[in-house]
Amino acid sequence: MDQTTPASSPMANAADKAASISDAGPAAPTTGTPAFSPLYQQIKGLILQSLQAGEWKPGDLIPSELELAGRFRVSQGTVRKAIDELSADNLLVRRQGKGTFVATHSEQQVQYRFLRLEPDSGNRASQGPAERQILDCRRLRAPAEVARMLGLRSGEPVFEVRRVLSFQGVPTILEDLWLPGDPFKGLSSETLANHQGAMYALFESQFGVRMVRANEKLKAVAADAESAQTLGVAPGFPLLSVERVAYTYNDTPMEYRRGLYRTDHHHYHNELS
Amino acid sequence: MDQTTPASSPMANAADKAASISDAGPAAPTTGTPAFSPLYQQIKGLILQSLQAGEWKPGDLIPSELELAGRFRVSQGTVRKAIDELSADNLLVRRQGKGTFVATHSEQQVQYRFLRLEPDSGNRASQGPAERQILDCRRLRAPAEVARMLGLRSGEPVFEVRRVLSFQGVPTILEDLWLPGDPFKGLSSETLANHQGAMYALFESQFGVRMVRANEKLKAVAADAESAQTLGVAPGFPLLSVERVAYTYNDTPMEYRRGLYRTDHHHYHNELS
DNA sequence: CAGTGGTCTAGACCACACT
DNA sequence: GTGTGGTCTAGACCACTGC
Repeated sequence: MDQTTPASSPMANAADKAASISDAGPAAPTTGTPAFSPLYQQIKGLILQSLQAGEWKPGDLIPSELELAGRFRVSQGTVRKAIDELSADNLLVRRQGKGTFVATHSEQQVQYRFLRLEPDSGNRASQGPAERQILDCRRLRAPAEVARMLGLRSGEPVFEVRRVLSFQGVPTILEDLWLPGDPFKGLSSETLANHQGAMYALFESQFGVRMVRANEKLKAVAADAESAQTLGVAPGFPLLSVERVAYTYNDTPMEYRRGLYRTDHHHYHNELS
Repeated sequence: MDQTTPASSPMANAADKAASISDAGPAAPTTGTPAFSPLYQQIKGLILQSLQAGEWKPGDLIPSELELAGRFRVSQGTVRKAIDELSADNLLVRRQGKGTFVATHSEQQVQYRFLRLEPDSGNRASQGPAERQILDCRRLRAPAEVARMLGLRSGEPVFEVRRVLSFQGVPTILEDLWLPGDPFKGLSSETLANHQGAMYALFESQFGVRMVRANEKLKAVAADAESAQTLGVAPGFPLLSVERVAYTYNDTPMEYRRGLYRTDHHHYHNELS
């Protein structure tokens, strides 16, 4: 970043840098919308790139604000604002006195960040940990709908996993999920079965895939014969259907999931604001 | 706020003010946890008080940051951080060049902020506006569960409303809702029926009650005979049960609502992060 | 043009964690 | 004590809105 004159005022300096990142020409914005982007947004983008590139892995301590400020040639306040937003997006976690860390699904604290099913009485702690059972895991060519949801071409290899989650011995969730074959090369029933804790923690540690956000579509459906048997309910029993697409950095879809939840002793919790 | 010496350094000054707001005594914190609260949090609290007191009503322009900074004797940056958080909580809306406004449910933009049901194909705009039908509105003594949810004593007066929402002529949502009698004095079927737009907009304009956040519990249930007839489905048809408690400023519960959603052509949308 | 929110900087001090 | 993030201030300039 060329700095000709050390700048008379702070902002003139900052404007130079912003221009040097977004624009190429010396001046004269020809576009109707000059696409002005604040410096801190550009810094945010640079940090995001490092996260995507795996320069800092989940759980890692990233450089201090002052160090990043030096690296990017901006003030600490600007780095702070960038980290503020990344922290609000759950990509980074700040800990006063210690530093800023890359968020991870492995912390006990956020083990079930994406599982919104809760017992009607008591809390998650009181019902004990979920019991996981892998029913199936196979590699196959993506059916049309799965391919569409994962942004793949029909027929590209994917992994298909079927599993059951039970609480206090009661089978409660039956899920099918599909993962793109390339990033998850080597996935097997054994890998899944041998792992304790949330599945997304395994994806992080074994495949370097961090799920960042997800969209869900919920419907009420009647249990078919097979699902009913697996979940221990009568056919036709009302089940909560949860269809999820989960994304990693960059809004790349990395998982398509279809779940059937028993809601006779649990409910799906949601907070609106 | 007493300021003896104009302060040698900025922060010493700020610390004085913080102490003058939270503490009463001159010094010597006796409690084990001094309950340190940042200045901007205190400012946030003061702004919140003005909102609760109705000093600024939904849609109103509030004083500029500079003016508030002067009023509270803090810097603009501190007011800014307070407003940042209130804005993130959807209590205020900033508009560059114009000012900061009290958020409202009346804007077309956020008409359906709390309604998460979406058509399976197309979007909300394509299906046209919801058709609202009030089936019943009566004043009665709160049943035990309703009282519990609203933080009232059993038997205190509440309003009970039953309504149906239809999309493109298809009855899709059947809802019962309960409102505390005192704040909603004068509510009637006519009031509700004559109003166009979201119900929460009516609550704002007619009763000065602004809903700020809500918790929902979702379950899949089978339609009983009455619900089935109203919604035009067969008894036993799977419906999405949505139980909601909505809160105004101050986390005071102001509405308890139970809805049954048809999800054969719609789904409940949720974003996880 | 003035007024508003939005961005950026520089520097000070506080609260917290480790050593 | 040192280093980290957290808070606060003061001042400058940018981008947008409306007179």
